[in-house]
Amino acid sequence: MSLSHHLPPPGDPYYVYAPHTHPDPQRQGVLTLFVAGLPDDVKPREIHNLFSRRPGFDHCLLEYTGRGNQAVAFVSFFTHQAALSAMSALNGSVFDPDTGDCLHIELAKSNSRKRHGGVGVYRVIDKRLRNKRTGHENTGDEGNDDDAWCEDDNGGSDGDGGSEEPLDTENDGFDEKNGLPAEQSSGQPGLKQHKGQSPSDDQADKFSSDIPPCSTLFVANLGHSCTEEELKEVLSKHPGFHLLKMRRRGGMPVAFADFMDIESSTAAMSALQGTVLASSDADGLQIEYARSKMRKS
DNA sequence: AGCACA
Repeated sequence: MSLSHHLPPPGDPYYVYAPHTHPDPQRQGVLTLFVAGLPDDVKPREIHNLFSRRPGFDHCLLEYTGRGNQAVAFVSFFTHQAALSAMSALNGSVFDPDTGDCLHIELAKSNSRKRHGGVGVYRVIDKRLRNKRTGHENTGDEGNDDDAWCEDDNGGSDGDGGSEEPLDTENDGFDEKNGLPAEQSSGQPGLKQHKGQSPSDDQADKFSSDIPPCSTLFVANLGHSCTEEELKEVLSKHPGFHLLKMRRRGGMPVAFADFMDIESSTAAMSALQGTVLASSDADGLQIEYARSKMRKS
C-alpha cells in the first residue's frame, strides 16, 4: 500500500487531494435525491421546509405512490455536491418522532424535471387510488390541496437527455420495521422534534437563504477567542479550500473562507454548519454564502 | 445579527 504517490505537489496550496468521493460513478452528477421513509400523511410543504433550507436547493416533488401507503419525494439541487451534502445531512434522521419513521435518501436515478411554470412552490403527484381499500385514508376530505395540481406533462420533447419523471418503484423495500439501526445517529443534527405543530410551515423557507451561492463563505458565531489558525485547521480539511480571512468589528469575530468553486464551498458549508469549535461560546459555526466573492489574491 | 478585501 503506497499512499505516498498522492502527495500534493510541494508549494501548491490549491491542490485538491481528495477530488470528492463519488461512491457511485453511475450517478455522478445527478442533482436529484430520492427520498423514502415518509409517512403517508406527509405534506408537500414538510418536504419543502426540510430541504429548502439546505444549501443549493432547487425544487422538490412529492409523490404519493399507490403502494405501501408511503410517499416518496424527489428533491433537486443546483449542484451534485449540494445534493450529496443534503443527503448526508438528512439521511437516517427521524422524520416523525412519534412513529420513528426515518428518512431514506439516495441519489435518484435521473434528475427531476424542473417545474417550468415557476408559479407553484412545490409539485405534487397523487397516485393514491381511492377504490383500493386502504383503511388509512386520513387525508380524504380535509380540504387539503395536495392533489391540487397533479402534473403529468410527458410531452417531453426537451432535448436535455430525455429525463422522464422519476418513477421509482423498486425503492420501497423499506418496511416500517426493517432493520433500521435506531442508534445510527452519528452526531447528525437531524430533525427538530416538533410533534404537535409544524414550524410556520409555508414561511419557514424565508429564513433559509436568499443569498445566492458563492465560492466564498461567510462564517459567523465564532467564539471570542477563536483564532485564524483554529478555523483554518478545520476548513483546510475540505476540498477546494483556498484561504481564510478573519475580521473582528468590535463584537464577535467573523471570517471569510474562500474556495475553489461553489461546489466546494457548498459542500464545506453543509459539512461544517453548526460545528462546535474548542473556542466556541454558544452553539456552533454559522455559515452562509458570502455576499461577494473574496478578491483574488 | 454580524459580510471585507479591491
